[in-house]
Amino acid sequence: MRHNGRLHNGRPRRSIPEACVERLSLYMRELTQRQHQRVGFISSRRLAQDLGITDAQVRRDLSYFGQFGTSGRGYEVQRLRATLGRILGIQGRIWHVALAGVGNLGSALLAYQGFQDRGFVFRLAVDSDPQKVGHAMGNLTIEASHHLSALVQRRDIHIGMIAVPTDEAQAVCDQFIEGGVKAIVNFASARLDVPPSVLLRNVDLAIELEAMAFYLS
Amino acid sequence: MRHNGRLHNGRPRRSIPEACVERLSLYMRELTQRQHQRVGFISSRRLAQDLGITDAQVRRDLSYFGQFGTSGRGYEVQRLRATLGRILGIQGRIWHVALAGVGNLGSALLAYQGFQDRGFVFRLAVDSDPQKVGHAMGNLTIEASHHLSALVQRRDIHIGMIAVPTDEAQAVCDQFIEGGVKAIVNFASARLDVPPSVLLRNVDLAIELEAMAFYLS
DNA sequence: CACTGTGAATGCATTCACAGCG
DNA sequence: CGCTGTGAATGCATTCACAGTG
Repeated sequence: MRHNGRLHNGRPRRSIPEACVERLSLYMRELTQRQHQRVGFISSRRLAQDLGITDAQVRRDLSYFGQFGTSGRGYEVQRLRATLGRILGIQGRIWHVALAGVGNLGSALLAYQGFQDRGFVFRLAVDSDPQKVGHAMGNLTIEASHHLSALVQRRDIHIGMIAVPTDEAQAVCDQFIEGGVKAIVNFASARLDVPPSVLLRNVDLAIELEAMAFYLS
Repeated sequence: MRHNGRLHNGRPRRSIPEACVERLSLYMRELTQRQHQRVGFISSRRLAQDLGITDAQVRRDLSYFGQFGTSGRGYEVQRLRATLGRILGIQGRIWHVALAGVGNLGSALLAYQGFQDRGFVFRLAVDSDPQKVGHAMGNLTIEASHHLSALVQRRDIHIGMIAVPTDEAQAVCDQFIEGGVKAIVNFASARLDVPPSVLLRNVDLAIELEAMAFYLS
């Protein structure tokens, strides 16, 4: 990421593999599904099978955070799910998100239900196009990107998402940082400069496709 | 991804690190920019600095594919760019892409200029919503997803992109495979089953955010 | 018995460090 | 010189394999 798409300013935080953290989300999703099916316990083997990884991997991943399993039975679905939610920081926590750039991609991000479900709430959407300013998007009104940093600060934004054209990306990024965001997700295919205290994640669709083309040819 | 977002059915192809392949795209982008600036040669140090990685990494990555540098001078920008383009399979090659699901995200994908620039051309877009069928999107008309596999086959599609709701994803995936696609990029947060001969890449935005929340909290 | 949790072993990826070249 | 290309060393991540437990 990662893709590309991979974490940039990787804080150590007790030497937990980055890949493990990403899998935590997958475990969450699977456990949620199992919980709906009223499954009480699940073994590492079963969980692994559903996710297409090995059972040893599941046990190792979970062991980084403690001992949640019962010998001979597996993991208690409900309890493990709650625990992972807390570990991931999405349990009982609301993250304030700002979006810069309300084009097609930006609109898709605003509309994406998966974010709300996990406690990520858009509190600000800006666009440099005066045509778009004032339009409603969901429960938000698109605002001008003038004084972006002030808006970010006033709305107490934690995470900034950048979905603007490449050449505007760094400027938006700087404003986000000035406004005090702690993390940035960048969808523009620009290399962004951020201080080490700010988490940066790049998501680049073209890189996904190009990597694929390599393996295809 | 890879994010998750990571390659799934990783063919070996001479043991080149997957991470290296993803960086190839970054090198390409940087070289293209340098070429426009009329830069003749560039050193691994310079290239690395621009991309935020080490110079040893750059040299190692390139060395997997051959020896392109000149001692004391660095790499010839134009030649290296052409070579990498060939290696990535995007030089003089057109990839046919189909999109399933023309919601916000699907529309963003269709509109994304970066794909066209790199030789990825949408030749088919389908949606299960009859309201949308018949509407024009760029130079494409949205079609019904009935007989998707036949459409895929007839249009000689290489790569399928899935941007439909989670519960429709596997069905679309099966149709793509039946139609003969060689690779699938999945934007739905569903675990897809594919035969080992088909390349699968998952891009999951929620995972990106959740990983970030972990490091934030 | 069916499972977990984890040292030890393996397998990747990155970085070091330097010989060798233009 | 300044720079590449690459063995050797290090550092991560995954898997093996099994002692230990309810």
